[in-house]
Amino acid sequence: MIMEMEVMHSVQQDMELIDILWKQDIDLGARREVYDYNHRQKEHELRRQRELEEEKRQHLVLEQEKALLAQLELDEETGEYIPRPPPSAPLQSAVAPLEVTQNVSFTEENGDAMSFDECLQLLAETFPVEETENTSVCLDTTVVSAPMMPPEQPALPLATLSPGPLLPTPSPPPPPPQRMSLDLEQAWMELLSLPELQQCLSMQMEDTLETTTYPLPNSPEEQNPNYTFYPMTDLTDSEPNILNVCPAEFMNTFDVSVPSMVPPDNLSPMKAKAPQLNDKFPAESFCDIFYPNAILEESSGQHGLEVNESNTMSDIPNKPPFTPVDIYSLSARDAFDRSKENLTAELPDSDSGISSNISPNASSPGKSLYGDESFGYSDSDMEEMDHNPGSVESDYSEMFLLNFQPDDLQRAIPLSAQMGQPQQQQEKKPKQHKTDPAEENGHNNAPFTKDKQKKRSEVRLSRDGQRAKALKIPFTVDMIINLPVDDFNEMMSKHQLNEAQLALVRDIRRRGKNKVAAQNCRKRKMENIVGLESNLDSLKDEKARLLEEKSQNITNLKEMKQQLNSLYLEVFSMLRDEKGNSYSPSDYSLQQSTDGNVFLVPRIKKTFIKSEDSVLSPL
DNA sequence: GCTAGATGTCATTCC
DNA sequence: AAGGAATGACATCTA
Repeated sequence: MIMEMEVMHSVQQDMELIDILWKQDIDLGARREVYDYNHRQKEHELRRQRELEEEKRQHLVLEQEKALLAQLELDEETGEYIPRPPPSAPLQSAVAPLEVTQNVSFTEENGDAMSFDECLQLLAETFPVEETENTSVCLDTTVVSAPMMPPEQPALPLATLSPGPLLPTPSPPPPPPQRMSLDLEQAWMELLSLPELQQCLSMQMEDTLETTTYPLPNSPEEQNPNYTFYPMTDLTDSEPNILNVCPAEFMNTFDVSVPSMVPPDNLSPMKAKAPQLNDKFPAESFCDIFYPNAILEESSGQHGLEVNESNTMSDIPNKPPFTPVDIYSLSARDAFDRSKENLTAELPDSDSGISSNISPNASSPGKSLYGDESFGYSDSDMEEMDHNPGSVESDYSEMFLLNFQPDDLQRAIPLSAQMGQPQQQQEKKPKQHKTDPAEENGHNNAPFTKDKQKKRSEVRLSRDGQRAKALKIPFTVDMIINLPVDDFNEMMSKHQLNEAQLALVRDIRRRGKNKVAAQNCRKRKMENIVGLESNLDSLKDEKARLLEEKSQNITNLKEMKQQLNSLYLEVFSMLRDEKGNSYSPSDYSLQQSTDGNVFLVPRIKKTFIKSEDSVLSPL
């Protein structure tokens, strides 16, 4: 009993820690310090501390575990090798033998995966039990399967977040992910698609979100048109949501149930997932949220310590590599938008640059200045706001504002439609695939376009989006910039915009166009430079070739001159006058006329040659 | 703190 | 004439 008391005490501490970290992770999903290396290191240290605590507890319960393990007959029958004797929980005594054996076989490292029929049978047997029995059984299934975990701990989030009767949801023993077959995935999906499960998961998600103090935009009064850029659809009503939610919960359950695949320092389900996921969201790339595949690849390459875990997760059916964080981050973002003024009060735990960025100076003054005084707008005034480029609001709001979709052209019309519900639909798409406008225009091929620079560009693009938001302009920046003139004018004519708004819209369009033009110009300039360099290289080559040719020609010319000279001397030496005497080369020379005749010309009488043709005699 | 490179913006010209 | 492209010049940011 004392031992149990100690365990319970430590578990209580763990509960608090988990709760804190849970909230922290949820918060982190929406904020930049998630990506802070120091922050992650803090989390890592915390996890190590918890790991040490775990080991202590494991020593305490070791003997009891041995006794319980001796009862695992099926385990012995199968003869499957268990690398780490799973420390089981005191609560394990309440577990049905069947469940114990199930989990043992599921947690075996080297054992063969259960067959599909076997799994289905086990699941079929498990579910009636769960429907009829109390919560402890469900928890035990996870507990037994978590040899490296403190028995109660994995169940804590579930127990605290889920109502008792609906708790069966996460309890089915998840098979080891590395060996999970497609059949098992299908079976899981079938199970997860059961109405009871969906209801349970939805409630669980709602509870989870409530614990984060981030309000969901489900209630109509919360759907402020100004902040509908980050749609948070109802978690309980639609199939996609279920798909989003169920895997997340499954991941939680999975983490709890298969600790052999997970480093022991991953305690809380969210704790186990969030750091890894957060690592996949580099601070400069919030848009990467929308590229889960890329994120997965990146993570597998970058986080060596988590490779095993990543691999494990890669086999999870319907893997939602970031679903929990995604949801939380969006909800947090939503709340963030709705509560700029008291944001620091609501998010007091921010421990990195974000806290400075979200200072009242960064958001409130701009908001009050430009949001309430639309007619006081001027571009120079807006510069005040521009000098807060690190503003989180600026960053994120623009990222959603700047997602220009072709559909926007059709939907770009009514103010109410822009400001109200439809914008949720409109802003949904960016989450699925976000494309930089510059990329759409084909500027991603610029030699100087790099990833981080693109993200930096996104940050800067937020200025106009922030301005537009401040002036309550009912168009997205992309629409303002990219719409053809006719459509743009039509769009403008359908809204009664005041002078400041019109000026801002024109400015945004001009700047946007000019920005693209500048990018094109620079790209062209770079291409010109490259082309000129190429030309220069080729010209240098040609010059060298010509010089070589010239030298060759000079050599040939010299050779020919020598030949000609020797020939000349030879011919000259053969000439004789009337007396048979040879001509002196100093007195005569041989010259060739234009008609090809060769004449012997006296050198001193050269001036008379033309006048005294008689002197000349053709050879 | 300085610097180079990237990028945004403005003014101007050209088409 | 208006709109947009092109571009030089300058400002700003970041590594």
